[in-house]
Amino acid sequence: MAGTRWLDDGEARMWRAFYEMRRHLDKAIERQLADAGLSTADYDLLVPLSEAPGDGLRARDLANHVGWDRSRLSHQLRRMEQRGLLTRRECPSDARGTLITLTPAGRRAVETAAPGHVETVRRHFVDLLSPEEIDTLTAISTRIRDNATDT
Amino acid sequence: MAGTRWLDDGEARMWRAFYEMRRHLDKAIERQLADAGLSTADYDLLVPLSEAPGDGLRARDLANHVGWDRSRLSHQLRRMEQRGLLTRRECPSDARGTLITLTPAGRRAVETAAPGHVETVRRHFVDLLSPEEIDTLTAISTRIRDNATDT
DNA sequence: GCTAGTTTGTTGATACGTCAGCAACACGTC
DNA sequence: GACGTGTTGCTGACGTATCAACAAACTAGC
Repeated sequence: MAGTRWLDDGEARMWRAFYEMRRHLDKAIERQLADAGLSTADYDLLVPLSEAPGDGLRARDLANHVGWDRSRLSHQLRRMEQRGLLTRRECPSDARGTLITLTPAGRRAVETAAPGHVETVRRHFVDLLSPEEIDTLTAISTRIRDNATDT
Repeated sequence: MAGTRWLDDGEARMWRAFYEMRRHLDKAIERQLADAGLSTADYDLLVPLSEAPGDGLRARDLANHVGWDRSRLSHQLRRMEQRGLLTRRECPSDARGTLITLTPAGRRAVETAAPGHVETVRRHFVDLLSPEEIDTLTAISTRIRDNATDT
């Protein structure tokens, strides 16, 4: 406890800017998706479902894909099912499983929201970066993400 | 709508890695603070309050500092007051205002949590970056954050 | 085929964030 | 000093996230 290595000025400035940047970016994306009648949680689920082949995805696989726990996913799926965006039915190969499939309305919702979403990501993020910065940020992000396996 | 500029492979890889990185980083920080009995929302408020001189801060200034709206702040303050981390009293200079002050327990809570928090930020983020990367990330973050003034 | 342990998905309780609306106050103008 | 306008903070309602507990179905080992 005695020897805490506090952040120096440059590190602290970076951490603070990074923290605030995330907040602004989230806000911008949430606002845009809200205009399309979706939350980020909705969109996070709709995208992998829209890209899945044929029968949709098992809840388990969807959970792994977006990194949620089963409980959160279950609640969110129930609400989205009630809104008519997707359907749940029994999984034929494993009776414990649930197969999630987009309804036509669900597919329409993603496809309607997607262009505006990409545009927002561009205007508030990607288009503000040089090619070198994109490379650096890819390297940084994957390194930090993959580091989380320990502790 | 017809001419949506979708993300190319490199951009998409970066955006996805960045998105996932944030989730992992948040988890790590939340877990550590939870061990100290605090949420990130608690900590976000406790830090500026602990650095404020004398009488504490007005709710308005605290809201500006962390970038929250008044409602969220009010709810959070009520909960933290009930837990004995801070007190609210009338602002002498402006009868509309509320003055927020840390209790000794509140101050103890930050000071206990801070070393572990910094250590977590280091292990999962700062210490994984080279000096050049820190500079790049500072530049990127401030640029993106300040861009949010429009739209 | 039986048992023990694991995986999968659901539920209810609780805490949190957001929104719309409200009441009290400040401050300028007339 | 009354009026209009903007500010400040609080509240109730609603949607969402997290946690613990549960039931059903699978799997491995015997």
